[in-house]
Amino acid sequence: MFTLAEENYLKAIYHLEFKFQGEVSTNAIAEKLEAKASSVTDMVQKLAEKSLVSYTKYKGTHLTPEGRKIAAKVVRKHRLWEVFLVDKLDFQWDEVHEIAEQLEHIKSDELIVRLDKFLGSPKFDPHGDPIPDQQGNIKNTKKRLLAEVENKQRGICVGVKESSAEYLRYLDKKKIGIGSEITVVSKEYFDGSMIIEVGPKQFSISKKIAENLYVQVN
Amino acid sequence: MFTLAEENYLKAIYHLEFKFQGEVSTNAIAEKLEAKASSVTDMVQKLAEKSLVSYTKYKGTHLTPEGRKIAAKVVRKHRLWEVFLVDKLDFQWDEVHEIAEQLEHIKSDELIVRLDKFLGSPKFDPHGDPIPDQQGNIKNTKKRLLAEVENKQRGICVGVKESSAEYLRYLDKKKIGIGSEITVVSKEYFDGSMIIEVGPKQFSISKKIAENLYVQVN
DNA sequence: CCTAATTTTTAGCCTAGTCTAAAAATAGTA
DNA sequence: TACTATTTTTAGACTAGGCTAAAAATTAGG
Repeated sequence: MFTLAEENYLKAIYHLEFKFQGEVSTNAIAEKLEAKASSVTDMVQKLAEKSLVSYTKYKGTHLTPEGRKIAAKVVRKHRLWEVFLVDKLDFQWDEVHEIAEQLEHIKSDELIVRLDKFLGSPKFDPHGDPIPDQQGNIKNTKKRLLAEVENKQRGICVGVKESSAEYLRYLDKKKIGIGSEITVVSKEYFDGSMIIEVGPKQFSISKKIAENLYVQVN
Repeated sequence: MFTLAEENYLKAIYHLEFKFQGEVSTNAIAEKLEAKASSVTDMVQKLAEKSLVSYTKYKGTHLTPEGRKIAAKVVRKHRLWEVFLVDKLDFQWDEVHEIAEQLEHIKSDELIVRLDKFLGSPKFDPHGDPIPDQQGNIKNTKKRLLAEVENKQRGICVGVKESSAEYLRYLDKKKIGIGSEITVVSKEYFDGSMIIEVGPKQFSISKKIAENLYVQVN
């Protein structure tokens, strides 16, 4: 098993590798974890000892397959718990991160399996980020703003950009939530508004609404 | 906020005070936590510094009101999570302790409030132990074995003693679960069996069944 | 291509929490 | 009561994980 600190380092490196598509610098990790560079050097050397990262002095760090597997599992847990907090406990989309940061470290494989099932095996968290599967694989089709979706295309709602109470209430009223299928019926280029179809209904939404909703298009 | 170790010490002392009704010895704490007595001395001295316990050398330790409040909160969280694991994730009653040991340390007051509500504000955990309320108060009517309940008395099922899969399946078939109202209709002193009423039905149960079911009688 | 700025590493120190071994206090018993 | 056994505490050491300050390597600019 791994310590809390180890898991947090692996997760940070995982996110940074994804962001920069390559080696991760000591300073980048330090900034992400709000720690000093010297502490990071220390820890990545320990992780390298354990073959969880590969590390060359002054050159940077990246995850080994083993390290990546562990990191992906932590991310999977984080995102599943976020779904739980929002779907089951009615937290709002922007209130759950801190709690999920704690829950992601709970150790029990059986728990993850059952939680996943209980939540209906969601594929995206409330922020629209994809949930890695048991093997750590992640859907790499990217989420995009509804405003960027072309005419006649269909997407699945995977999250919001802004998450004010008013905005969430609006979505609620329109029966738009995580997993909703949204089809763009027509776009008005004059003001950026669009007519969309959600379930059996069609209605118009403003540019502002469309620019704050993330969807997944295949 | 308190560290994991601090919370575990407070919880251990809480349980031991309850068990022995008074001062708690260093060795008792050490045994409970599977630690060495010297480590315990160290920690209770630190807790005493923080006014969470009162401690006199060689005389033992007990919780201050402040320490008791924290301990009760940890116990509340532990037991609420156990209910979650059993009721929502379909774990069995004897599989949940280890996971709840981890979940009890998640820090978020809002989370406890919402979890409690989500679970329907249960008063007992799956082992039949009472769940302290927000103030840390605990129902102090004790659970007892169904076998010990007198004739014509009514109790609420609060847990099991043994929890083999077969036993739990039996209870399930008879529609006996946490919260079920059970009335003792008559007792057969010859073999210890009894006729009980659960919901609309009356039926006979053996001594063995009655000796493995905990109920709460007011 | 050489110096200055930046990044990274090393060295040494600190705290929390644990341990072992030995000393001190308490309890039990002849 | 006095001696022994047990319990508890102290002293000193260790590990994980962090920090500061200084040294070393790398990168950037003239």
